[in-house]
Amino acid sequence: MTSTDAESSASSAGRPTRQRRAVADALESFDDFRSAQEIHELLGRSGNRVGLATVYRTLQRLSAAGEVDMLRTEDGEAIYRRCSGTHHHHLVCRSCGRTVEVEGPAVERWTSAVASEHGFTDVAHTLELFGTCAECAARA
Amino acid sequence: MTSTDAESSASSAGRPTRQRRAVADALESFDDFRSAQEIHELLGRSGNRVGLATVYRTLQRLSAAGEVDMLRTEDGEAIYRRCSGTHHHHLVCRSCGRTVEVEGPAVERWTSAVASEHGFTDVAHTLELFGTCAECAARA
DNA sequence: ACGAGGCATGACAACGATTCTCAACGCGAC
DNA sequence: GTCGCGTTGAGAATCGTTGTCATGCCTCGT
Repeated sequence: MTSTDAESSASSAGRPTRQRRAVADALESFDDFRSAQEIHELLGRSGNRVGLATVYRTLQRLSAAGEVDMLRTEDGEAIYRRCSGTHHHHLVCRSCGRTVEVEGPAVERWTSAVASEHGFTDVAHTLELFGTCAECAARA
Repeated sequence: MTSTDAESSASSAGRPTRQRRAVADALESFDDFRSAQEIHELLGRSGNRVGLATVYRTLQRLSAAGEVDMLRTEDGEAIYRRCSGTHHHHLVCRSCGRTVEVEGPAVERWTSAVASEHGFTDVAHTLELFGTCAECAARA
């Protein structure tokens, strides 16, 4: 395949292997969050057999590199999604699961401000919104 | 019964038992977030032997009743803390566990605004900040 | 007070997600 | 080609959490 030079920027991403490419491709094939196990199964079904441990390792690597979003479900399971690049949060309908990406520069600023105000550094934050979307509200 | 009628309000909290009281007391003895296992060990050391499963069950019950805050660490472990009643969020040191309660009226407003903007109603949100407190940063 | 019915408990097994282990493998360099 | 080292994979190990089920303790009716 005629590759772009985008791959040369993978220098910090370690060695480009079939498995890593497969995981990256899989991440392109869906828009919602999936668990490592789901991605592993997805790969298996598409003929790209990749070890589960490798899927975990690759997702961790991508997550650490900021190339994928990783968050946790309410029961603690880690789920992943390709990263749109911009920092955002999610507004999820608790009834139908519909998800809307939202951005809140004000919130980002607030978190940094609050954190430094209390002497905290290296701050990360999780912010998820759960509600009932218009359709579900109308149906109820 | 010669007890106060405060207990009669426990009708929705199930049967008041030694174990549940012990867990509730334990929750009063610290200000930061602790895992179920830590609370279980704490109880054991103080002479109040309570089964681990019971600790989990009791914490779940209290959490569902809104009497304790439950959140998850970055590695997915559930941690608990008695709830102050007012709406607030947490700034947690990922190294020593120190917790600061923070309020963000601006954030609350932002969440409502974003939610209604997308037609969502009955919106709840989770927002937690994880960072390294000044002391831990200095020690590192 | 007494006994019955049922929720609660506890010891331990089971479970599921994630991480570890380590020998085999493959990619790039020389 | 072949050497070296990062990478992989299969399964075991780990760890938090939940399920099982026999026994225990409240609460209520009598």
